[in-house]
Amino acid sequence: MVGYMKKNNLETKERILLAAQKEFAARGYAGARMEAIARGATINKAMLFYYFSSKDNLYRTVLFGVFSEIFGEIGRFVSRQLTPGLLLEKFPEIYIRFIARHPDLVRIMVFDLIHNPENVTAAMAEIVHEKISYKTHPLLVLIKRWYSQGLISEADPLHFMMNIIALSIFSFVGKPMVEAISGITVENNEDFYRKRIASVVNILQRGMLK
Amino acid sequence: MVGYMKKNNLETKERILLAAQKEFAARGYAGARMEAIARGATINKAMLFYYFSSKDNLYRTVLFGVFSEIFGEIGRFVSRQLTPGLLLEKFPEIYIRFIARHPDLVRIMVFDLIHNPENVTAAMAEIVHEKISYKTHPLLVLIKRWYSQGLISEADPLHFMMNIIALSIFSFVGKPMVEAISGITVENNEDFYRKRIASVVNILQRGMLK
DNA sequence: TATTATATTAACCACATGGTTAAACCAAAT
DNA sequence: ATTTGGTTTAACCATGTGGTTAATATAATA
Repeated sequence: MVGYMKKNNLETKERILLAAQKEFAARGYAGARMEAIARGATINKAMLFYYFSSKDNLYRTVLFGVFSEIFGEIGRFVSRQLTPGLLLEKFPEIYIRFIARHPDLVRIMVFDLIHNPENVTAAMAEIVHEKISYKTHPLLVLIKRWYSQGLISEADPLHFMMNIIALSIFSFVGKPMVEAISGITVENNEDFYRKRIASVVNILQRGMLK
Repeated sequence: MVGYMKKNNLETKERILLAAQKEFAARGYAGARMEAIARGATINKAMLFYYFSSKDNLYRTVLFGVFSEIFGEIGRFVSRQLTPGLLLEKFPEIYIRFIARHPDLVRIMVFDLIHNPENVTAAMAEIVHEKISYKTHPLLVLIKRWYSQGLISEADPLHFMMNIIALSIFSFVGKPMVEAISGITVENNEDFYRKRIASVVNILQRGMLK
C-alpha cells in the first residue's frame, strides 16, 4: 500500500495548479477567490484545501512553479556555447516571446516583486541556488570573463543581466502604456513584439557590446 | 452659501488620499482595507464613503493622482531646451531618484499596468492628452526630429521612451531580484541606485545616441 | 439666538470568503 | 464480500468587509 493512487489524483492536482495560476495572475493574491479556482478546475472547493491546506500554501506552490519556469527558460538558453553578441541578439527574442506566450507568469512574478519581495527572494533563491552559488553561477562567471576580455562595457554581471531583463519584461508591461499614450490599440501583437524585439536588440548591442 | 467649508474639510480629504495611496500601494486594490485607510487617516470609516462614495471611486481618484505626479515629473523635465545627449544623461537620474522617493506611486502604477490595463489607459489618456494629442506631443515631436537629424538610432519615439522608462523603472522592481540572485541584501540604497543610474545612462547613451 | 448646511461618529447590516466537517464514493487488497 | 485508505462532495460556519444609517457636532449665516 504505497503509491497506488487513483488515476485522477495527479490530474486533479495539476488542474488545480493551472486554474490557480490563472486566477492569481488575473486578480492578484488578495483578489483571487478559492471558489473561482475550484470552478476553474471543475472540482469542489474543499479539494483545494485537501491538497494544499490553505490559500497561502497554494499560492506558494504556484509561485514556485512560476519561478521555475521563468528561470528554466533562462537556464536552457545559457547552456550552449555563448558569445556576448549571441546572447544580446537572441535572448530578448526568446524571452519576449516566452513572456508573450505566458503572460500569467509575468503578472504573478511582477506582482510579488513589488508587493512581497521577501516571498520572491525566498522562492528565487531556492531555485537559482539549487546547488549553485551566485559567485560560481556559470552565466555570471561567463559575463565577468567577457568584461575582463574587453568584449562588453558593463562590469557588473548583475547590472548586465538587469538591463537585458528590464527591456524584455517591459515589452509586456509597457504595451498598455504605449496604447494609452498613443491612443492607438495595438491590434497586431506580432507586429508590436517584432518591433519591440528589434528595438531592444539594437539598444543592447550598441549599448553594451564593445 | 458657497464655499464656506469647514477648515478641516480639505485637510481630511487630503489625509484620506494619502492614507489610501499607502494602503493601495502596500496591498493592491483587492487587498486594501477601507478600515485600514480610515485608521491611517485617523478618521471614521464612514468618512471615506462620505467623500468618495465607494472603494472603487477612491481608488480611481488615487490612481489619477499617481499618474499626474509621475507624468508631471516627466513634463517638468521636458519643458527645457533639450538635446538627446542631455535627455539620456539626466532623465534616468531624475526618474530613478523620483521612483526611489515615491515607491508607492510605482507600485500602484505597475499593479494596474498589469492587472487593469483598461483603467490605466483611461487615466493616462486623460492626463497625457490634456489638450495635446500624441501626434503633436512636444516630447514625441522632438524625438522624431532628433531621428531625422540623425542624432539618435531609434526611429519610433514610443520605443525610444519605452527603453528609457523600462530601464529606469526596473531599477526599483529589480532590486529584490538582484538581492535574491546574489544572496546579498542591498544595505546601502544610495550605492545601489548610484550604480544603477550609471549603468542605465551608459547603455542608453551608447545604445541610442549616434 | 435660531437656522442651516456640512462634517463626523458609533452602531449596524447583508453578504462574501477562507476554511471545516461528516458522510459518501471508489479502487485495490485481503 | 469486506475491509481499507485515499478521493470527492454538499452543507456549514466564523469572520471580515464594503457599505449604510441615524443621530450628533460644528461652524457660518441671518
